[in-house]
Amino acid sequence: MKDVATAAGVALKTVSRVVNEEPGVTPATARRVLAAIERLGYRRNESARLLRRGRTATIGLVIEDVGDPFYSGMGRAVEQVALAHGSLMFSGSSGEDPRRERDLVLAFCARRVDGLVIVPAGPDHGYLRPELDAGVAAVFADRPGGLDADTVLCANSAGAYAGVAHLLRRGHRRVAFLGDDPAIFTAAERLAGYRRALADAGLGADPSLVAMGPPERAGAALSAMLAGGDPPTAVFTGNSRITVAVLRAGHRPPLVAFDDFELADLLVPGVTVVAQDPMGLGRTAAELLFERIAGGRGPARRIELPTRLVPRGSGELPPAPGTAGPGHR
Amino acid sequence: MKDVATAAGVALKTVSRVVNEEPGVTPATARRVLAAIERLGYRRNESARLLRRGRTATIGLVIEDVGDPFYSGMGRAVEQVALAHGSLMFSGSSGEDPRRERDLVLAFCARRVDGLVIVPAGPDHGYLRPELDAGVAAVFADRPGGLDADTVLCANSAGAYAGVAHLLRRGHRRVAFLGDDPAIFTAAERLAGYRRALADAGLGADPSLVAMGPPERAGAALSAMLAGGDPPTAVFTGNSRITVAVLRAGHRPPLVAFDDFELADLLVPGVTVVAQDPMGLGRTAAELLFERIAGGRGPARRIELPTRLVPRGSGELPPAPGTAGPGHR
DNA sequence: CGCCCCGATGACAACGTTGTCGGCGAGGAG
DNA sequence: CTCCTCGCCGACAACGTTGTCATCGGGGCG
Repeated sequence: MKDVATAAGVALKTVSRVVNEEPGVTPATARRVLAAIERLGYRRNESARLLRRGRTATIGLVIEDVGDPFYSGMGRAVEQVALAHGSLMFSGSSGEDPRRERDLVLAFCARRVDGLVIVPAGPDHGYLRPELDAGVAAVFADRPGGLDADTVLCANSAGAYAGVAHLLRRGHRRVAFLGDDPAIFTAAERLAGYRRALADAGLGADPSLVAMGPPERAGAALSAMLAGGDPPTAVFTGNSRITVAVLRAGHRPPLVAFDDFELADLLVPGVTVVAQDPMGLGRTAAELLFERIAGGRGPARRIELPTRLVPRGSGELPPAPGTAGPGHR
Repeated sequence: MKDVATAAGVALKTVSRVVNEEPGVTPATARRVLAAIERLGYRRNESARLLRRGRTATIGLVIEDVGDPFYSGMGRAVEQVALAHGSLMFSGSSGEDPRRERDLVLAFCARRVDGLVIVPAGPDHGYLRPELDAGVAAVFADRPGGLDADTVLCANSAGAYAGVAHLLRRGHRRVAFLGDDPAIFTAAERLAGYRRALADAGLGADPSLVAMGPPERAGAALSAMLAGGDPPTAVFTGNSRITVAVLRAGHRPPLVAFDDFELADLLVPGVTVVAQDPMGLGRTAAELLFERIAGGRGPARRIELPTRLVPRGSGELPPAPGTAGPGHR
């Protein structure tokens, strides 16, 4: 900018005025400055500008895995909203590691991002407190953080309830639940929805029909259940990785899966899913964030986005005749 | 930092020394400073630091769609390499729009990123010239840019050749090619590989077996070919979106698809693919980039990553008896 | 004709760091 | 005892901007 000023024979400040389209510059002067800018290939140093102004027009996104379709869809939505607000987006993956999440968030804060969208990897966000007090905005997405900040969730419990109820309406009385580690918020919520659906249908909860754990064990868990004395007639899977694990293991039971996935419609039978809305999640979280960045006060909000049941065949199968012997109800 | 200095009763510079772990500070002083830092919850302003030092420890990633599994896998690999080099990553989607790509890149450059990994949306990157001259490093990934910079590609032509040859070995003589707009580099390359495979097998190129265009038209295009007088007995699809479009249209021809996709193994029959290596693409591109950022000189390099043929069933089907009447060869 | 006002421009400080250099005090050597 | 050296520390400028205020000149009005 100094060079431009020299080249155009004006003061630094005048160049600044031209670049920022501030009023009070003669068209003739402005033309001279613009010509010099063009000639020198000058581009304003945004970092310096933002250092001076105090706003960085940058947000940070911390998700579990940039490569996971669910989260990357979310990221895309966040990016779109950021774009609309003239902000750029840092992004990083926590890989479910709370320490890595913390490091990323702090690195973003050190860059003085205006705000953060975080998919919490761990339950404890005490490290965020000083940052929030320092004026950084933060929104938790997909799972609640350990802090009283705006939060956007999917209707995990209600969605699982709807999915299980869908199976019950088809006459199933023994529905297995295959979920992830219950330490994960969404897994626990979905399990709760499953239990509520059974209870509301007047069915007792049979612990032998519930298997919680890492997806790679889901296939074997289901095999064991099916080989047992009183097998399930239908299955509800708690997330896509588990769904895929079950399918890869060769099982094609009557099935409703939580979370939609690419090509679910092309399998035979098509997989009935309780679809979440990753783009909606990202969009909503980013919108809340920018409200806060714009100065929005008030108590933390908690928004639950509805899920949508998408029947595709696997969830509409009746109990296989003979699988559930008489005497069950 | 000023506050910390005051609180600890030392000069600004001493705090800076402590924060940067520079030598020449008495342990006692350092302790006092660290205590003050802790008490005030001070965190170094990275932007200001980097403004002074000239390096931002930041790279920019411009891909076609953050939400596309192929590109987001690539992004994850880039992120990992960036992390290993202590850098953060801006990311943005161009959505195949050259103008948006340009805006993103220039926004990143205005933030003075050290380098860029770009999946080119358009053929012209003249706008990058001044930035490169200004010292920004850039690597093109997946497609070449219109500029002499490091480039990492998949073996598009060789991969397509291998996929088509695979079908020819099974006895197919009329293989259709369904590809994307030939203005897209990868589409054109794959078409070339297809043609080369046919030629090397002594088969003439039948234009009626080639359909290039947007994925949403691929299903109809194949339907038309199959309804024609001399239909193909096998199909080669040029990318995953086209593959999925064909499958959604209900076709299950003998098929080899360029680019792997989630659940390809679970369809019936499993889809034989020519798998690319998105993580390898991202990793390699990022590694080249950081070499340049570290000062690596020398001419632009062009690396082609090999593809891998993954047989899953659909590509091993023989010609359906009767589809290719006698008289063809 | 003189004064005042206003529009255009410029000088300077500040944002939060780090690089450079100089001062100051202690300890060792002559 | 004096001088030199060396280790610790601080003052100041600089990075590239923008905000604040001063300056300068011209035109309108009394």
